[in-house]
Amino acid sequence: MELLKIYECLCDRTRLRVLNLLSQGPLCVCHFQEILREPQVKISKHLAYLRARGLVEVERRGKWMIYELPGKPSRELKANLACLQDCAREEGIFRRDLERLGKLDLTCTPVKATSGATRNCC
Amino acid sequence: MELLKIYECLCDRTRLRVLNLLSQGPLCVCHFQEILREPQVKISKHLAYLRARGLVEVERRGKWMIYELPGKPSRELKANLACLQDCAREEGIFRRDLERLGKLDLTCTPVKATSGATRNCC
DNA sequence: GATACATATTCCTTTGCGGGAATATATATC
DNA sequence: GATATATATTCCCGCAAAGGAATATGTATC
Repeated sequence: MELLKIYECLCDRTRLRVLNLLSQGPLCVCHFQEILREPQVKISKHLAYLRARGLVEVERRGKWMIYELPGKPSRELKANLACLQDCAREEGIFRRDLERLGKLDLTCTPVKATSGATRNCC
Repeated sequence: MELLKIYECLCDRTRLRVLNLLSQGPLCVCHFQEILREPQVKISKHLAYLRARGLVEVERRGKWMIYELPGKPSRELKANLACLQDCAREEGIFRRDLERLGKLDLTCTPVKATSGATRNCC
């Protein structure tokens, strides 16, 4: 993977937030919307951008699209994602995103759950 | 230093090449021109871009402007420059730049040299 | 098959950036 | 001070990308 392409993906705030969240595990679009508090079209387009360049992978689960980091990242990508994760810890916006993600996961019920769950995408 | 600003500086090929060269030490504009083989205006403008965002520092020496990486880089910048330097080793264009830099340094005579030097900027 | 939900895509506008030609500025040399 | 050299800046153009409204697509449910 070409180094420049990686940095082109990293030079937008929304995409940085997305990748920071994905460092914790897969996520669906609706959760990105909740955590980032950005309109659906914005999230979708940045995810498409990242996908077209191989920074994320997608898998459909029912109505939901689950995004995650590549299973076999290149050396350069792995290094840069690690660097991002490390640096993001020191910036408020990224920390807040991770906090919101943590709270969300507590109320997030898996697919096999019986009832009462507001979401069951991931 | 804001993380996004760093990545905005890294998302252009010319700037990546400049920063990769600077990881070896200070350089003047004319040397960038020779190594990168790009027009002067292009080099100057990217250096101005990097300077405005604190990624490089400048010092005038006679007719020449000597650019170098910040003396006291932030934690994020240091981490990302190290990552870049590491990854750049695996990409042809950056390796070739470093090779040209090495050859150049051999013929580059310091300021105190007596005569015959084609350059004495750095 | 009609409806609701989750997500993607299209169309449009605006903006910032990269590139180059020309010009300006600063310094050294004569 | 005239000239040459090194570098910066201005002006212009073209393009890609970001953002949003509206619409399309795919899936589950009834």
